[in-house]
Amino acid sequence: MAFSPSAPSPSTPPLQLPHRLDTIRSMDELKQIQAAVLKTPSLQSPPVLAKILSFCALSSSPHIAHARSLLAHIDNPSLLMYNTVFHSLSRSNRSLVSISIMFYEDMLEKDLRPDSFTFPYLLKLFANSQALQAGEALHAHAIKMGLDANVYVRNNLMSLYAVCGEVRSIQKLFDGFPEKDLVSWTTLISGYTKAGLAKKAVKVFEEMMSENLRADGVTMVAVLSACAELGDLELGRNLHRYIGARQIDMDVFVGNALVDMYSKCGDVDSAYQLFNEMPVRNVVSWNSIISGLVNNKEFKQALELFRQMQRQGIEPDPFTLVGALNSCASLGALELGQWVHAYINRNGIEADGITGNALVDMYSKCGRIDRAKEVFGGMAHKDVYTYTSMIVGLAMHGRGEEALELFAAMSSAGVKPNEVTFVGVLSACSHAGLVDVGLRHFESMSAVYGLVPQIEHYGCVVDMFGRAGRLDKAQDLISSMPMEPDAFIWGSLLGACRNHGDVALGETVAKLLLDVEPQEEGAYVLMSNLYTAGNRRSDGLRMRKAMRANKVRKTPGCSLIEIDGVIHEFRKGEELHPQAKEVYAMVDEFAHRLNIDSSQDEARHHSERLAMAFGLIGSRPDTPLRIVKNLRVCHDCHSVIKYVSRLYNREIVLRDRYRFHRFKNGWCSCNEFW
DNA sequence: ATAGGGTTAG
Repeated sequence: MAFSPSAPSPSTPPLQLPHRLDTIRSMDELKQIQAAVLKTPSLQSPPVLAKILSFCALSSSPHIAHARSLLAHIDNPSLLMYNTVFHSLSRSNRSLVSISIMFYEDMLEKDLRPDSFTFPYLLKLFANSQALQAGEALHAHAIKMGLDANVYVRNNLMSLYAVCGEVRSIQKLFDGFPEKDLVSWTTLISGYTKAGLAKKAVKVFEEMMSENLRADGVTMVAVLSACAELGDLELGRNLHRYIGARQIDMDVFVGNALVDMYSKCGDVDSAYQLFNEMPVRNVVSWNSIISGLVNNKEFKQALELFRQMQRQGIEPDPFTLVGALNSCASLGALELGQWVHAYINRNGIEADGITGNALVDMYSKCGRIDRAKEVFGGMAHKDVYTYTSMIVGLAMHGRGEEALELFAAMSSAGVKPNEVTFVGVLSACSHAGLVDVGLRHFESMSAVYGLVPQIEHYGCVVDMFGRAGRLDKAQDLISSMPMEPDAFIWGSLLGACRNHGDVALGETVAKLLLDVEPQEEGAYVLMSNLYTAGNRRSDGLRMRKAMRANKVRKTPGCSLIEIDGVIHEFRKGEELHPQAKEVYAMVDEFAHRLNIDSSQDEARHHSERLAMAFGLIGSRPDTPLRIVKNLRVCHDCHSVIKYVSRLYNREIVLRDRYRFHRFKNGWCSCNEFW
């Protein structure tokens, strides 16, 4: 739209200038207009001047000196002119703090006193940039002018302090004056939520109720957001009922807040129902339900909604893309993930920031660590999330050395690691068998970075010792931990006992594990395997029996495989898939070719074998099979997959709960180290 | 001419 047919020609009479103002494109053009304005006092109206001044201030290289000289040339600029300029600037998202301070000072020099409009505009402007210091200075001015009691000024001050996380200042302003309106209450509530004090936010709401004030939709959004943070479904339902009872207008904000509340409280069905019943939806509504489904592990449904949204012609924004990419990452849906990436490129969306981070994560979780590295390399702004995703990704792919190199690069780049980064670093060391290096990093966590090791970090180190066969060291570490060992710790040690055939220690640890989680199968299965491997079959069978007798909960094994963009799901022993017959025939063929006695092979219908069989039947022979499993792959299946990779000359990439296995030619990238 | 609201990762 460089040329518009209705654009005025240079001969346009000066009186039509105000209309030209909206189409100013260059400084030259502006100077022309300005010359005309200065000659004609009748054109010097607040909106005209505000447009000219805002153009100067908002242009990519601000012409502040120019703007100020223009103001100097006008006889007696009015307060309204300045206010109009501040109003206009306050609508911009750019940081205009110093520019507006200059205008403000010019204004004071002309002996104009700010009024109850000046302060709100300026405070909003400062809030946009979280300019706390400037805001405090203005607060002092407002007090001096006796305007701090004005409810608009005060609410804007509260809002600025809310954005800056200064909860105490908000409360002080709130308490300091008798005149409070609904906006004051709402600002206080959302201030507490923003500061992470959701409980307090709800308390304020209750206090407001007890003063018999009626909330409106905005207040409800604020308190719903606090409720979502708390995950308090009971409270959320009450708030929902309150909205109905008080006939508060269910606009799209309230609807979105309810959808978000229900999904964050774990009631994704209600969230979905509400979403469907919303009369008006916008992109945030879609984002809320998609991210809600993702957080409730309904990834397929999340992707279905993403597709539905496309069909309805709603344009996704970065929030949407992150939600879709997260689903792809969890499901291992590489093809769809690539489609999202192509969409990002096609639409000129930057693969940076949170979108870039989500892409890195998607590619590495879908087994394409090479692509993850490409995206990572192309990112201009790498933050702690970016590095952490990449480090965790490399660790999952067994590329421990590379993960550690990247960790060093991260330090050189001046990006500070956090607790999650160290989970990545330590698991990299663990998977790569780098015990000493891992221990050094573990110690540096607190000594160098001032981070307190959490139980996950101890878990990584226990795992590290366990894999290396240093069961004594693992035990020492557990007894030195400042917290109670949890199921992960004992499970990890028991797994190590199993791998190293330490029956005696295993028995002790299994008891401890059962103390922590009596209803889970982990301890029974590991002990049964340990007994069986140690030629104590009868003890092994005893464990199996005990497991049945105690009604132990089993997490059903589930594997996913994507073929031509469709995710197929297989559960252990299940025959629901339309091609189940062929799949089971294929699985039996593996066993037959491997000379395994099917009746002895407990793992023969494990989900990863079903998914692999289906992949062999249904995909092109030159493509790798990519399987995602929800549990750790068992030893038997690991051997079978190695064998199949050679027999069928197929690359098979399996992501299990803990890491990637890349099978090729009868070998696995994990080198039996998992 | 003025204030308060919903969605984002490892």
